[in-house]
Amino acid sequence: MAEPLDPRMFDPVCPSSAMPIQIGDKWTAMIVLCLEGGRRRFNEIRVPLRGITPKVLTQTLRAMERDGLVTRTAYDENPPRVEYELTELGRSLLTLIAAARAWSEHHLPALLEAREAHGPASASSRWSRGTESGSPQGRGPSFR
Amino acid sequence: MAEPLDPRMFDPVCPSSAMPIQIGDKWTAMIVLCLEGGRRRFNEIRVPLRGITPKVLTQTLRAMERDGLVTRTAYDENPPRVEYELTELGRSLLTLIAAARAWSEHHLPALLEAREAHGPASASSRWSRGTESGSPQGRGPSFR
DNA sequence: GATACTGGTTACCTCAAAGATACCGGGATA
DNA sequence: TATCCCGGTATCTTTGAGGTAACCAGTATC
Repeated sequence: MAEPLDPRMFDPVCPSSAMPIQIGDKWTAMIVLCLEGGRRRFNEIRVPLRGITPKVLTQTLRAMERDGLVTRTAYDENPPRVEYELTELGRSLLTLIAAARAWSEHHLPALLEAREAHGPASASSRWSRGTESGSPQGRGPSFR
Repeated sequence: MAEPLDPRMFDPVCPSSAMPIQIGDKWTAMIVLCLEGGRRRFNEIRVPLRGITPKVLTQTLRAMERDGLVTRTAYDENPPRVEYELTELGRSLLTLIAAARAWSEHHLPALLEAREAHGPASASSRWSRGTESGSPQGRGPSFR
């Protein structure tokens, strides 16, 4: 819990960019993984989620709080300090995420291979990035 | 395989409308479930997926075919006949879908309860429908 | 001749999620 | 006085999945 989050925790070049599995909205699963090791502060979570804007992080966390997946604790200090922590319910998503990762590990290569074999030119729709730029947009990095 | 698909296979009022899990795009998981029992024809699949337009079904099936999840077999008959069947890879998604359903069964009530308790008025964003109409739009029916 | 059937295709539109950018309050620190 | 820090807000723009509606080929049937 004390250790800082690895900025490379989610690899933007990771093949699971193409993974056909999504938990919650775009960032939810990654946030759950960020909080797996214990409570984290707002800007702490932003680090591995490179590119997430504060607006989007706020609204995702608010939705997760509303759904009982995380708790938000604001300390009346200065500068302000807010900590987010997984609830039991949020923690229950970890097994599901693990299942998704397991599927990915076993079957994603086959999917990617099929995609490449089927239409090398037209394969640039849907889950893969349209352009060949490595910019962290598109569907964004998924959990690996 | 011979039995027709149940039009009520996917309940539009099903609580998993709010389920935070998605496999592929909006319809992929439901199509996988439609094909679980064997090969099916285009218009056969449309029945339980009430409201899906041929355009969207076509593009979803094409994407699934490209990714090696289904095979498409067109018979040179008249009127035309086309059959879709799960591949081994597509079939491998069934365990993942089962995991998602299991999570739903165990934890979705708690999520819904938290959502209702937290902001009865503001609960109309994200995974729930914006309007209160029962129209089959929004995130659409998920698998139950 | 008109209609139906199957499995689509095409053009157009809508709407919500997400991103870009800028700004804020208020105490601590220089 | 000025700047930094933290945890956000406010506003605008983009984007792309998905929906609506119309049309198609080719045969068969009414």
